[in-house]
Amino acid sequence: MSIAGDLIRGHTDAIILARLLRGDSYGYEINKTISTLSSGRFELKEATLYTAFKRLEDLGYIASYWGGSGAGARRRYYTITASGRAACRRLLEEWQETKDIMDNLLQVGESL
Amino acid sequence: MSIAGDLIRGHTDAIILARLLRGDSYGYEINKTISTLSSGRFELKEATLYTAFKRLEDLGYIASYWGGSGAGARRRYYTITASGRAACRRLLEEWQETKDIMDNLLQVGESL
DNA sequence: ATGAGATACCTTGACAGGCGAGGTATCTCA
DNA sequence: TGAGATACCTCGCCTGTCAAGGTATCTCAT
Repeated sequence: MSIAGDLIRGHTDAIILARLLRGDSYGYEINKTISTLSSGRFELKEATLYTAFKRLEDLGYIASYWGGSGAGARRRYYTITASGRAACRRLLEEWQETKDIMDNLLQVGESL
Repeated sequence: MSIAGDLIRGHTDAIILARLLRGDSYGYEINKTISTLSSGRFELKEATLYTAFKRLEDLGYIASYWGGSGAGARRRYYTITASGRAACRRLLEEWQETKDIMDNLLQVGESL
């Protein structure tokens, strides 16, 4: 069973920013990386991905430039900006917090 | 800063079911419990909560009955059903998986 | 050279869940 | 008698996901 949709919602920005923190990249590659790192269990749909890029660029968290194509069509590369780094930091903290809280809320004791 | 919106999305059902697994309860109380267990950092809005009850009841995961009011207006109590338990089990497993995957995807190494 | 398949990007419109805002009713206690 | 807690519910907006569809480039086998 693959994880999708609403479970990924609210995390896409964090995932993309965290990926870009390791170096510039482009849509197709980021998608592949996410798929690989999650053993195919997480998958960002293309429409979702490009919507997210647009949103993050509008927010000033990332910037883009056309880069050389390797094997295939031309690529639009994305870089994380200073405020993007700050946002990423916040989102990572938020994720840690969310994990803690969720683990608390999902305690079911002996009842399962 | 409180956690909200899209971060909670996709988790509301799991939270509610996990709560009901510990015993029948009603909207107002569940909301208070969530608030308490999360030290006020998670908050399900009433509209969200009642929408979720409706959805879960339509799915057959919970059932409801009117119960005696303690101090205040009458209460609608909810019980988790057998298929609700099964669903809850799935959602809990999914949450464990999501945590693992997210921790992988959010690795940023030395770059932060 | 031609067509399949991978690489690569983008947009539109439908859909679903969260939630602001607003409404109703009961009970307690000053 | 009225404020505040308890308790439930609905309508309509907003936002993010995604199915579907489109375009273009490059490689490699036939």
